[in-house]
Amino acid sequence: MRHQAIRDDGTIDDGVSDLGHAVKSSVSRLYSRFRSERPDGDLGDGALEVLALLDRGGPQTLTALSEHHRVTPASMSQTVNRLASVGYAVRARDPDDGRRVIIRATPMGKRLSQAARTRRNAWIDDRLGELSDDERETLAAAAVILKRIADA
Amino acid sequence: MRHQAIRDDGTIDDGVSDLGHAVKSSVSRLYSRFRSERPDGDLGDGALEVLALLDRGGPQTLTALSEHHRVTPASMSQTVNRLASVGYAVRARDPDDGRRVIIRATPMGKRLSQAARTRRNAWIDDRLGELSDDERETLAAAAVILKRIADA
DNA sequence: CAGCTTTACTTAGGTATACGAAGGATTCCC
DNA sequence: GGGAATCCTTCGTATACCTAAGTAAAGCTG
Repeated sequence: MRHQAIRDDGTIDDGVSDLGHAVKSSVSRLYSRFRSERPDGDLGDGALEVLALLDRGGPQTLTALSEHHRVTPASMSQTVNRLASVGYAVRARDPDDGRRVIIRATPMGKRLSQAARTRRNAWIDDRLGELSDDERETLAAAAVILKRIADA
Repeated sequence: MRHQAIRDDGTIDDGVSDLGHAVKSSVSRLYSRFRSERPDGDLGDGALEVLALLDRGGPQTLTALSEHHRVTPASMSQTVNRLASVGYAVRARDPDDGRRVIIRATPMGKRLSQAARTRRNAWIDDRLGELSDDERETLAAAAVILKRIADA
């Protein structure tokens, strides 16, 4: 007879394909927590991430942004619309290729992005501060692996 | 002079608050990857998770589902509407307490949930299969910690 | 260089989640 | 019996994604 147990989330742990579920479920859960712990502001998480990328990675085309963010160009166009409508980003046609649009963060957008970063990481920083050194090391190592998987 | 380096994502690694950023960024990134690798179907990830919970955890009240899933009852009601509208779940009043509604997966809903599980985890399972045993152990340990943080 | 194809982006419309506010129904508790 | 609390639903709104269809610029081909 096989060992079985009911997990917290009600699923059956039968020892098979368990790590995949554990990783996916903890990542999804933590992500939704990030969203709900977001300090308020007029921009959502997605828009802020794009703004941060524009601030730190420099002006970029819409396609570059959409690929980095793994969404369709149509979706990114909407996100840029939101940023542009409140003056945090501006569009400009690429002089070398008239089909392209270069998106750039405005000074105001950059200020917001930088101010938001600390606030945005405050929640997770607090949680990490409560862990042991060993646990933090585990997470540091895991973050590297997860990132590699995500970017593969 | 302080050591500085430009990270992959264009941010500056100044050695301060770095783990928070690393964790947040890898989790967000992986989550967006989950989204983009999602096998298509008529139900979203959230609805499928609820269905899985109903299948494996048995019939439950709306409030129980919403708490488990950490959303408001209003949101969960909508998700249940979706499941019910395509015949994967049914509502029934609790005979012991007329305010309560018991939600139950239909046989069709159970079949779908079971069939969907393998597909839903296929992508991450494949990625995990490419790792070393050590790396998998690190992720297993990290998943526990991340889950604890998420549920705190 | 005219015309077709490809690339880059936008717009329109729709889906999937989320939330808060407001309200109906039911039960609980004096 | 009646007010308060609980459970759920609906409504309006917002974010964030999608597909399909369109415009405009650039590249290729004969």
